[in-house]
Amino acid sequence: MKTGNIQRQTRQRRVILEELKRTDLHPTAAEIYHIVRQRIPNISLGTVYRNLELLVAAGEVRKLKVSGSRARFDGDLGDHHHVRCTLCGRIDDMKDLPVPLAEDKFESLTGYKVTGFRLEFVGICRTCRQSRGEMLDGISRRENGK
Amino acid sequence: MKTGNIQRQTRQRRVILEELKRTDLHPTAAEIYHIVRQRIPNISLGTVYRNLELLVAAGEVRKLKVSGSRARFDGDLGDHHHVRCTLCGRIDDMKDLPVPLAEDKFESLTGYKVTGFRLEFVGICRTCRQSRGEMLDGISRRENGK
DNA sequence: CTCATTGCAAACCTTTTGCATACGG
DNA sequence: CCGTATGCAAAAGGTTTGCAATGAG
Repeated sequence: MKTGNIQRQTRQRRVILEELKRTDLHPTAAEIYHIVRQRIPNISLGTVYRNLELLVAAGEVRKLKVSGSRARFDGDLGDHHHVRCTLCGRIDDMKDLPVPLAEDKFESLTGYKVTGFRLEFVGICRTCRQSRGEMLDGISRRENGK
Repeated sequence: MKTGNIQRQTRQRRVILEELKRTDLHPTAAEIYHIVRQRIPNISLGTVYRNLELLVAAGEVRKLKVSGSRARFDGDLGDHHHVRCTLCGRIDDMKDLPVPLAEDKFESLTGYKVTGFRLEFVGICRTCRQSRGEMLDGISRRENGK
């Protein structure tokens, strides 16, 4: 497989995962770097990025690319969605969403003044399903930034 | 207002908008640049970025930041959602979505093998609503990449 | 021992910006 | 004319990668 799988259990990797599980702040890679540095002062940013990528590939954390220019990471694998602030970029969890939800109720429930939502389906398009192969790996990695 | 409004009608701006309205391929800024260069060979990439930002601010086009590392732009302002291919990154339109939609029907309808979806609400969080002001502008611009 | 993983720094890619020039109104 | 908008090129993020050294199994 192209996306290198996790082979060894390193301290760096374990601490990154631990800290990601411990928070619900959906930190960016740089934020995770700063958090982890309190426990492993000489860890490098590149290592954080590499491990985040591996953890995402291994399905242990989720990558939220939906926000601003920086990706955010979520250690909570449970079924939930997110609210994003268009001003400061923070992301909060939306768990157990009552489906037909009035706007004012949403507001009192979450503190958010909701201005809209985004629904995006993800999957594999016809072309990619038909032409699987080496060629696609490169494109995939480029496009998904994995 | 912080986000500079459109003041003049330039050829560059008009052509960018025209080409964006003409396609449903959700092109990236670089792709728009290449398309527009066929009509304005000496247009610069910076101009494309600046105009896209203005057009988004003016509400004439939409910016889709949901995909990979590159933003994509949508000249269709109608109410619709998107399907994204996790392999190649392409985005297709999801118009008139039949709400309770069986997975296999979705597949035959769109060509996509759907692997999931993302629901993200956007709005303004409590903190930002309480503390509006100059300070936030900077954060906002940074976070949203506007 | 071996090879995946790390730290470091340089490279990369997309997007933004400073500045002198051009041009729309 | 005046000031917005452009082209160019350099800078600015954020993320990725090459390489020698390290350390997990």
